[in-house]
Amino acid sequence: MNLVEAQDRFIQIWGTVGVEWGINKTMAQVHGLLLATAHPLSTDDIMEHLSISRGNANMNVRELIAWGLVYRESIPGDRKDYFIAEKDMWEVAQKIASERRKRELDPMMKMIEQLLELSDNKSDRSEEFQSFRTVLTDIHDLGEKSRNLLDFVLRVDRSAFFKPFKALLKGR
Amino acid sequence: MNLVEAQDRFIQIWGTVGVEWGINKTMAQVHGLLLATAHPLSTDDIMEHLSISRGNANMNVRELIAWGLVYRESIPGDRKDYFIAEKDMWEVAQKIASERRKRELDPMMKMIEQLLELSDNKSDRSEEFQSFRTVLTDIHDLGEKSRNLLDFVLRVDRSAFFKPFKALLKGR
DNA sequence: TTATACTTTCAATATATTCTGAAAATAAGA
DNA sequence: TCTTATTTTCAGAATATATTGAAAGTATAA
Repeated sequence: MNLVEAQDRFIQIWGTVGVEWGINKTMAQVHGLLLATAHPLSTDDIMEHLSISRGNANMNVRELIAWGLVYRESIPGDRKDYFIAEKDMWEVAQKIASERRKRELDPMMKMIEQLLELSDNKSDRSEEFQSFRTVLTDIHDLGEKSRNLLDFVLRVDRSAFFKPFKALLKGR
Repeated sequence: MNLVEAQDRFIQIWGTVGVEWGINKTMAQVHGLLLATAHPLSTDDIMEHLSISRGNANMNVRELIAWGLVYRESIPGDRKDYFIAEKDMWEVAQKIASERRKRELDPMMKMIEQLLELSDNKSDRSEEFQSFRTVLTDIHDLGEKSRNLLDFVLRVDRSAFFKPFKALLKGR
């Protein structure tokens, strides 16, 4: 299997993985293409390789930049913008994890906290009410634990993360 | 805020969270309704509460059962099936995590492994090729590390998980 | 400042996903 | 067995999401 075949296959895999993770397929494919390519690519390169329109390419590249997964580069003497992916996969994982935390976990925690306050109805002692409150507090506790775990993992540096697992746990 | 208001609000929150996690909104809302309700509910109860059709209710309840998040219950002398959610949130988190691992992470790892074998082209020493291989192996290593971490967390029992975080790490 | 190269936006369109509801299948009692 | 209650399926309809492409916007250099 030559380079181009392998790259194309990787782009397909990355697109599928992205969809499973709730990410737009084209955005994941653009990311895959840039990950698989060592040198910077222009919007036209992306359009051509993935057979997508200019608007689509532009939108997804900018979204990837917003996630911190892709950088804009300019080549002297060339008006075009070029794009290159962050290749350090530990950096990539950190960025995805902290972005999702910020966009998904944190707002959920805030809403659950708000709901816990608003539903703090001292006069309702029914089992139904108690059961519901327990679910809410358990979700909240679990969310808190997940955030702690995430913080811990994100604070570990790359080299420690790629050491054997036991060392990772001890090396806090 | 009374029980019903708080429950409805929770159902909305859970639906939104679900969508962010790549889960169908209605499925998440059905899950939210069952989590918020202490007693078993019938398909008709779900249809009425969420204003959805029978087919939709049936489909999503069965999907939740497939995930192990909801159980089917029968009430003696009643032909209808009733449904009740797993309320132990630690159990819920474990089930979601291992199901997603099985459906998303494991197949991705398999595909990357396959691609690493197929693209093991000894004669291509280009930088382009080396860079691509490095990305592939880094993704693979990171996936392996994530699986190890997940295994570790899933092996910890509920009581240990809800202890302070340092104890969680030591208490393996 | 003007022409040109390139980027961004967004209304219209295409595609994908979800939902409905009635028919078919299944299960339970008479 | 037959009748009736309930669950399941699935084609068509509705909704939501993604994509196109051309026009508007922006930046560069002559």
